[in-house]
Amino acid sequence: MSSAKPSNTAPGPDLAAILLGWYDRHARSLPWRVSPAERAHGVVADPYRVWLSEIMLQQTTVQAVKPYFAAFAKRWPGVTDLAAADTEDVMKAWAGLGYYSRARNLKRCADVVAKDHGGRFPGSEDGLRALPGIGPYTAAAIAAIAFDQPAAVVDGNIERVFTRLFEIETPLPSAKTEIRAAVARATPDLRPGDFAQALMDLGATICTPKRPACTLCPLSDLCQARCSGRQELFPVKPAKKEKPVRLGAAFVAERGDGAVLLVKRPDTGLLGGMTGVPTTNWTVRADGATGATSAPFAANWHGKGVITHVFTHFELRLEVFHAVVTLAPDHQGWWSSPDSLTGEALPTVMKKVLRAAFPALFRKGTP
DNA sequence: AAACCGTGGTG
DNA sequence: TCACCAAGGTT
Repeated sequence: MSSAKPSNTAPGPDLAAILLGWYDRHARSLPWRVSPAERAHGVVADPYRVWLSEIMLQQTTVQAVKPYFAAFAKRWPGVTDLAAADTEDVMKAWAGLGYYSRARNLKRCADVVAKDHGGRFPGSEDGLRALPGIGPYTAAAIAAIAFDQPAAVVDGNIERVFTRLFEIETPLPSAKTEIRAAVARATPDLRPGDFAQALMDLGATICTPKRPACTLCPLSDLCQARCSGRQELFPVKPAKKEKPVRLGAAFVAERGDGAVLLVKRPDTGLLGGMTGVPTTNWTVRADGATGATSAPFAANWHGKGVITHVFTHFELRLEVFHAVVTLAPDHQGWWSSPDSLTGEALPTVMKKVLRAAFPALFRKGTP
């Protein structure tokens, strides 16, 4: 154990050297990743796969991304394939992964790269940053991982690691500038992509939010918070706001042949561009606007219970109604057969609604 | 610049 | 159970 306190202004080459050594021994194998061993045999990163994975990984766990990445990479192997795809098919393939504006921006980005960049991603951080859906983190990550640029990559993991290393007391998000400067100083010119991925692996597996495994950490001797036993106090974050509850009703209309009436939601806003059943507005108070009387058309509606779904900034309680409709109502939307239902662009909350109406539907395991 | 935007895993 | 939170971006 070193007794000398590491300097805040000079992380030095030590940090990168130690971390890269650890990465060479402990790097996780991931479908979009080129391991140090593979690169030694001449394998290079595919910017398209790096980009696709980074968009999917925004605020999303590796485990959740894996099956979606496999499906996208198989169906659309290159950026020009994705540019040639229909947006509707992309939304259907993205259904269930969340943050659906990512899927629209993914498609828009592929279009721009195909049309304006000859099908090749820009190799600079600034060039990447100008593309739809690519912000500061993703631009730096792609530049470092796919183009070997010494960009300062800062995600939630790296914020946690660095606020602990240097006991940065400034609360997030104000601390971001300070963190970025420290990361820029620590980033090596050699293997910047591995350095970034090593930090993220470290944050995901060892320097975890709760109960970090400091005894296994290759940086423990350099870590100021570890030295003072205060590792779990970083990063400092503001208290979260309480989530309001919104109420509404959803209407599952079933035709005689079992088909279900679906509608497309507006392209912007919550679940933008995704598919669902007709619903009331989702309001904070029950003003009597909910219940079968608020149905989009008259039918023999039967209550099927209430489903709850928690979004990022509110909790939703939807009263589910079901009716068998004999005469096709004059209503926008389309009828989806039971077989085609699983292929629709249905977000999880809508699958919950349909499961409440048809208990056999969307059991665990169905995509 | 603060609010908005999904979902599933975890302790 | 439920509060927290994950490889953030857009407006």
